[in-house]
Amino acid sequence: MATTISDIARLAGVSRATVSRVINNPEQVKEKTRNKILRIMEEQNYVYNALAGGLSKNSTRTLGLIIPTITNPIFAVSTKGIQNAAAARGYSIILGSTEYAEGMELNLVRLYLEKRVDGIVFTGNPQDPRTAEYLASRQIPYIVTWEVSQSDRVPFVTFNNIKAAYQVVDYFISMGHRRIGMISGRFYETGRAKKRWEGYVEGLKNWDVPYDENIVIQKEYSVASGREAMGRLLRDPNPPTAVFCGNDILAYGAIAAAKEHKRSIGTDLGIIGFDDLEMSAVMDPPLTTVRIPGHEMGSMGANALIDIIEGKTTETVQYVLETDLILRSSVPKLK
Amino acid sequence: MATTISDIARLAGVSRATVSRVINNPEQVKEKTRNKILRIMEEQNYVYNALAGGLSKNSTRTLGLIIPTITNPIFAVSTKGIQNAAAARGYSIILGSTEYAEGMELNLVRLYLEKRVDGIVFTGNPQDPRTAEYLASRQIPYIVTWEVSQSDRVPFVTFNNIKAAYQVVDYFISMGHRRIGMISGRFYETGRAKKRWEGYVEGLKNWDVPYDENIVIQKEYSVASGREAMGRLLRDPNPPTAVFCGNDILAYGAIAAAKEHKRSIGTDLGIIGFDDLEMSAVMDPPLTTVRIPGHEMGSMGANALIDIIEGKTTETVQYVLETDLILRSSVPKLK
DNA sequence: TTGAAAGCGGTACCAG
DNA sequence: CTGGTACCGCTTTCAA
Repeated sequence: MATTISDIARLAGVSRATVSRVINNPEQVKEKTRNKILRIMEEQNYVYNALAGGLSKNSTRTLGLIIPTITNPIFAVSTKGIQNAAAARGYSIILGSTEYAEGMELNLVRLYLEKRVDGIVFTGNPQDPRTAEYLASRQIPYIVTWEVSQSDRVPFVTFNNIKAAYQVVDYFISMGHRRIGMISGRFYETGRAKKRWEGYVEGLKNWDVPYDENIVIQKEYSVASGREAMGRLLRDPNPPTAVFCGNDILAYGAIAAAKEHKRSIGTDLGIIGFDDLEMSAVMDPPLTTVRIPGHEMGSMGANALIDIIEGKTTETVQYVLETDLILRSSVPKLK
Repeated sequence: MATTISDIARLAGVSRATVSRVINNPEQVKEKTRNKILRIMEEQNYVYNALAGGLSKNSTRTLGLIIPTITNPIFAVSTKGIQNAAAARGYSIILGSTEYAEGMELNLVRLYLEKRVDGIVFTGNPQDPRTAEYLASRQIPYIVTWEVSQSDRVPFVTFNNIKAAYQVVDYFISMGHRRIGMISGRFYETGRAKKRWEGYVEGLKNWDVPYDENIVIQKEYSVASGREAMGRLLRDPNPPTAVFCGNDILAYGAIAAAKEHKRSIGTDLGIIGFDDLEMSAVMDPPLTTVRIPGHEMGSMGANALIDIIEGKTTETVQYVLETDLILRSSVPKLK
């Protein structure tokens, strides 16, 4: 059986309270006693029981994460941001992925509440209306990343999805493109997919370019989808000269498809992605894409959440971080 | 305050034991009583307290993960495998990354023991000797993935790193290459980096190709490292015609560098990677690489570990999964 | 089928 | 600076 503070106390000839003190407030214990206890803990291979501690302290120093999927590197990056920030403040994280599946979100929230996480970091707004309701009825701090939260009582740290997409269109136009397609994520899967589309639409409108639904395709975020969608666009009677992809993964597939169709990206076809994954710089041609502050969003989100948990702040943070259009070589200048 | 089983019990006019039973063994409770309790739990927004439960049951249904870094997609994939398998059996996971930093591993293990995870999944063997010692003194099941464990008491699920690397060299040779370089991960960071190098050395030896340390470079696993290393190889007075990269990330960098040096991969220079990340198929040229069973390793590892935890087996699993050399277009045939 | 009560391993308040 | 002792919320015999 594992040794407990009672064992240590007995062995040291002190009370459990004293042992507990050397764990939590060592300076409150006389040095001699403390050292003796420390030594015995060492000898006995004592390991603190965080379950018991958490039960009495009513705190677990654990954050629950909800992300779509860990295999998209952009979420890996923001997860890392969260993890780094959390670790620096003595928190650990439980990882949960929805895989864009309905119902998973609520399951994860339930699980986290049972495990008594101190707070939850959402990627995007809760999708399921029952989640919001559930969250509201139980007291548990949470923060939304990647999107503006739906309620102004809910803190968020995001970037401007609409504006970023708008800038993409703007750039295409400045390069002489007028026939601009879009391969988008599914609107019902993430709110931000829709936002990016809105930015795209706004951009077109601003330059009086007619919107054509035939060259806007909604697909799940995957290389295969990007490939398929691009194939379809290229077979259009009036194919686009430029394509905005809702994320870099889609763009990778689009690039592959374009090559299969013997199109020369950066020469007679323009492609822009979103996320700026590490690999995008080594694509051929190097992919022009929107760099988003994935890591910062994660770390700032985690820090803000922990501030709330620890009562270090009462204000509802609303951070909007900057994005950058990283110009590389995947967009040709049309005459 | 959150409602507890005591509240529910009082409201339902039963004892806490009965409430506990409807949670854990519903069939033991008379239907009428059960339904009443269920209804009240619903009304009161009751949420089970897993801390308290875990404390008495001495089980948390949680697995601790130790991976190098979540931003390498191959670890994301195996993490997903672990997560899927774990979730299917009612377990959740705590994620910990070492970022290849010394000391982190032991910290994570300590943390996991405090949190009373039911088991730990290691990526590779524990690097720190103190970790092994620590693990030995406390009772906690764990499993090693990605490598053969060092003790035959420790279960593992892996693939043959040596053989996979050997096959890479074999293929290079079959394509007419005799001057084969390697960009490897650091031996002191992971045991498998060394194993792959061993396979490489064996392969050379088998074909009587002299080993030349000038064209073997150890670097951290990153795109930048791959780029830099390839640059160095290409500047060698007698540069290699083929380069084996310890993983796909390094290969991406190597590809980029080769292009900067105006070399034509797949025509006058061969590159092979390791991992077969999703992006590798859309590289230009599509990257020939070793496909490893990342997802399966994760899921099989998790399942085997849970079997141990639940006492469903007493044997120490030792799985060695298959790898495949995926032939694409990054290796030219030399005359 | 149900209840009483002794844990599980800590924390924290009140005394001294 | 230290001890005594009620909790924290749930599980699990043992009896009834």
